[in-house]
Amino acid sequence: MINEALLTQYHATVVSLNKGDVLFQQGDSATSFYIVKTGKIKMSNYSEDGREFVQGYFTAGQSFGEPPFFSKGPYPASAAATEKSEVWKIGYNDFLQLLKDNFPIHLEITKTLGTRLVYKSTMLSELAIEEAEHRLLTLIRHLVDHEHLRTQKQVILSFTRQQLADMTGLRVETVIRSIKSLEHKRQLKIDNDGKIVWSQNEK
Amino acid sequence: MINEALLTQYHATVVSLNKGDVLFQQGDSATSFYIVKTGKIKMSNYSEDGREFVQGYFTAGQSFGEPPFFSKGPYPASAAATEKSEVWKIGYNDFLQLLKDNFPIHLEITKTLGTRLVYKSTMLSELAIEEAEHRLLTLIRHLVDHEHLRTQKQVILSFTRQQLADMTGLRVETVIRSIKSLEHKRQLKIDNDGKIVWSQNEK
DNA sequence: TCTCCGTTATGATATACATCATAAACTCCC
DNA sequence: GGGAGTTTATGATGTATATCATAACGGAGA
Repeated sequence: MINEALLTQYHATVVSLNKGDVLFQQGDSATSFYIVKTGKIKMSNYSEDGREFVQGYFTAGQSFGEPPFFSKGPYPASAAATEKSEVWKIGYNDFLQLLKDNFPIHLEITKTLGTRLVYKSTMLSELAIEEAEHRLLTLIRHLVDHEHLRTQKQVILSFTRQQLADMTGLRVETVIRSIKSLEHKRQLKIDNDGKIVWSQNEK
Repeated sequence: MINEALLTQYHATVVSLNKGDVLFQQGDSATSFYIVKTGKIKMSNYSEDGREFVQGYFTAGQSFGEPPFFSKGPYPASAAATEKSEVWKIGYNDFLQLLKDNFPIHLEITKTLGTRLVYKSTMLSELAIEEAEHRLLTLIRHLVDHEHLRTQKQVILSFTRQQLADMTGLRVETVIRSIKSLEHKRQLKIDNDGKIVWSQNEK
């Protein structure tokens, strides 16, 4: 995460968003780079008949929208706030200068892109050749490792079945049925509130 | 593309591969960074029952295997030569030093990762929410823009239907039928040799 | 020249998941 | 504190694509 003094020094500004506000739309030309200051941003695609696919959720400290920013193309997905949020916004030339002046930050960005590329490649192959339950297990493993502080050896997932559906290209009924089936097979647990519980030993 | 003198200066070595040779396997820890010198490398995933998903093909000048190299994890896919090839191989610390000393190259790498991330995001959303014909059109548009020298306004695709299937998670029969259907709808053409022809005006 | 294998092709059948319908429990908020 | 929307749930039915079978054609190698 880049410190705020540095962001200000390179002319970054803060954009405030209310729940539901759209920051940019798929197809808009990517002229800015964003970092979440507070709140939560959802990046997603929509098919012509309204189906949604969620590329990811971004919270405090995470950057998003970089890929087309660097490659100077249009955004491949839309971004909207899922709750009241603030995001840092910084322009292309300013950001390039920042990177040029700060190798460690540039490297940090490069690593972030690398990590994200690994995730996309993994999910892409899952969607292409694996079936529902396998896809869900892979996604859940990723969420546990990257989105949750993995403090104890039991992690209670904060994602709803609908959100898992939106991130795997499945329908919510299929996720519900698959999660049940995985519980029967003892691949995961479901607690009293219906929340999905992941244990360390589940590989 | 990074010039060869520089690669040598930072202790890069050349690895020779015959057709079919495997450079690394999915799950191997990513300790090196690669750039194709000659030939062609295929990166792909395999499901337990042997289905293949092709993440991409890489030819002279293109780098591959960077994502987990930067994020210090295992390769998310396997790499093999599809023809006699040579690749540059460079270690982690050497490459980091190279990047530190050469901002333009570091920026180049960052841009490459960005471009690739846009492609992965696009295909991911296609596999998640679009049907076969739409997926194929999106893939073909990408291949025409990125893999082919787009000299004239007619581009003859050099990919077979099997290769398109492997890159979209479809079966070859489905690709054959979908391509025919797209031809009927005048979204693309098929020449006398069965090759797929893309015209500039097809948006 | 013959054989083998990859490629394109097409029809018949199977299936995983989507879709549609309905409902109960829970949470939000006006 | 009561209606509205979200979440989990389950059964019945539909469908896009996979799977299986078969075949013609062309190119590569022996």
